[in-house]
Amino acid sequence: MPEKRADVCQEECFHPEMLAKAKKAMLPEETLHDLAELFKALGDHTRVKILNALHHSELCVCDLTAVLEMNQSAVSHQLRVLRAGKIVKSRKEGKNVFYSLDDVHIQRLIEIGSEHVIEQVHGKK
Amino acid sequence: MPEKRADVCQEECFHPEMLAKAKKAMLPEETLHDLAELFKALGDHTRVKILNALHHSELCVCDLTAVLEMNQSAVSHQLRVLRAGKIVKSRKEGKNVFYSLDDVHIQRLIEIGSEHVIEQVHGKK
DNA sequence: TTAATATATGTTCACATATTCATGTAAGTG
DNA sequence: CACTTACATGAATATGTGAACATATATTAA
Repeated sequence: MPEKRADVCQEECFHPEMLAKAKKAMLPEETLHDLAELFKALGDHTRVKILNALHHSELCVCDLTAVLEMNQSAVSHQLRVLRAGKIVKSRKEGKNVFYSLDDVHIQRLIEIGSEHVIEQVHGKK
Repeated sequence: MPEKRADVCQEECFHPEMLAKAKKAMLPEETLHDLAELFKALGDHTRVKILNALHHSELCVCDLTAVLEMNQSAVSHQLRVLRAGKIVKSRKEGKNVFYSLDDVHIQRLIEIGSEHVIEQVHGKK
């Protein structure tokens, strides 16, 4: 009885040409890693809400706790993640720290992502 | 001795106007939730790699295991997450299942995300 | 039917991570 | 100076999650 329970199909699959092309077009490992980290940092309810709040203007931590209705500690922790991921930038003014979106890419990501989920919900076939 | 260790600043913060504006412009809870789920589904090294591989053409599971150099089980599990998140779609043909990106939004998200991390790495000030 | 191939799924485990509570720090005020 | 305010951070805990392994399903072939 044969036990060739292979994880990967053994012949060269069905599209060796497309496979080779896909392999060639892959972004470098480092870029893919950073990209995954970026999306991971965006992939949290609290952080998405923060970014949505910052969409139109900068806000201080205090403002954000009010918008999110969460305690200041939780907000600060998530802001740290966003800062580390270069997704928001901060500006100190007196006792306050103002946060804003890092650049236009982040804005676009939020916008396109929203479009996508809204279309999904509307049952676009 | 006073113990008013408040989590949230008690006065109406410093930007009641901007705060009100930000609150008003917030996307609905459900959209934010879905958006976080979307980014969470994108926020994994293996899944980003899958999406990158699918960027130019559809591929079957077998092809993907070859590109990713991972076992079939791991790939299938991640494909399930992507399917559930409406990020990829599948098409069955005989014994094979071909996967492709769900729509142009996903393509754009990958592209813009890549631009962002590549700019970061190049030390753009 | 039996066997083989391509893919999906259930389970377990090690590890990551979000929240809460407590405390630390820095800047302003009296 | 002491005190308050705004924010950051460390620790503990509970929950989520990716990978590996085993197994199930579906399609085709013999």
